[in-house]
Amino acid sequence: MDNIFKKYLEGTFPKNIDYGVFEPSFIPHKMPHREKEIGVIAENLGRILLGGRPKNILVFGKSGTGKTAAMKYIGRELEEASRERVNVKTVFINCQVKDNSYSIFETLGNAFNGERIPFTGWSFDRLYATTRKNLDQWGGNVILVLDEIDRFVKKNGDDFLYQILLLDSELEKSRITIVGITNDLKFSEYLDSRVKSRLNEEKIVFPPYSSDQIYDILMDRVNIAGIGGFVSEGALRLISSLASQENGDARKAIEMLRTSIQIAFSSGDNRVEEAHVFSAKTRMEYDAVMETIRTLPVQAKALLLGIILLRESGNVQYTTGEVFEAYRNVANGANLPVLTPRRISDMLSDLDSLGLITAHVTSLGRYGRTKMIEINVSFNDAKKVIFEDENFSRLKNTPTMKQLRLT
DNA sequence: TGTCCACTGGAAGGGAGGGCTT
DNA sequence: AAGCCCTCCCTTCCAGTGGACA
Repeated sequence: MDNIFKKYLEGTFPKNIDYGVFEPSFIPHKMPHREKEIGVIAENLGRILLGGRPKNILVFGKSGTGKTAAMKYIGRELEEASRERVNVKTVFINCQVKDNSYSIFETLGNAFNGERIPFTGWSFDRLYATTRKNLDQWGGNVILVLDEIDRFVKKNGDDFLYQILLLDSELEKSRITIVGITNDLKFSEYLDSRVKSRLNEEKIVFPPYSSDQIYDILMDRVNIAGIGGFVSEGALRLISSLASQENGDARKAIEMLRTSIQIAFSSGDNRVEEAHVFSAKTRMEYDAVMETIRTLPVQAKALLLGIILLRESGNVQYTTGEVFEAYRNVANGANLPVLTPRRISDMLSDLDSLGLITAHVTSLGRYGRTKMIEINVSFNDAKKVIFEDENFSRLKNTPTMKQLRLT
């Protein structure tokens, strides 16, 4: 019998590709088609080297337009250029990960030597004072990059921005320049005027990449990885055009390229062709959805399972009331506490924003106002993932709504 | 034209769980 | 050990609402 790994060893495809080149964390030594934007930001931040004070910046652009990568690139270059002249440090905070003001101050304060701040437990006054002390002990220019700042502000308001501006004004030996990154062009509308004027000192927009520009970026990465001869032009063009249809998202394009290479490699083929790209696209979409379901809280899984069972038993669309009943049956069947309709209503909105369901508010006139709910994922695949969760093991053999009602 | 349904979604607050301080 | 602070998940309460129907 053939060795199951034989196919990986056949063919002339390079075996030791550096996949790191295709990771979002990889920052190249030049960023094609972003020279202008980088130039504007660098000119502003470059004032630090001349002893001046840069303006706070807001960077706008859809996802995958290179905002974050550009800021990492600029931060790296600036820290390098300032070495042995002035203290410069870039602190990156993804506001979707650090989604409360405590953890933003904690991250900022802990980026410098000094008293270590625990990730929870301190009063705000102490948190603020320690952050301030740590920054002043260090003494220098902090570039505070707040990635996805719009999500944070929409969730928590802009008080924390005011607090950071206040902190900056109270620092004696350090300074903070805020760089806010957002993909919402209307972001400034959410800001209070006292914050808006100080944050909005400079505005830079990163436009989406065109298909040709994405092609150049991909070509660049392929060359850095040293596999230029193993990726067909057709494959690169296809990825570029798919990505440009999706808001010119270069990050997705690079990820698709990496997946295509992996697929070509594991099939024992010698070149990445269009067919590999199509497989990569399908696999990526599927993986993303299933991973979303897998990481859902138990109650949300119960809710989703209820919707799936309803859908399997008949109509395409269901009202909140019907979905709640289905959920109640699932929760009872799985021995889970049954949450209130109010909570379920919020959870439906969450599933909607994750793209797993579509829920839109409709009025049925005399019969009330409700959300019409429709499922967007493959029932069988979703069920398989939900049943991986042992909370639902009891339900594995009661697959229909009808059977569930009997339990 | 007014009523009324079945909700929606905001606000407030309780309790658990994590951690720190005294 | 007791007390405090913070976030997260959830409940309770309730005013608001689009449109079919009488």
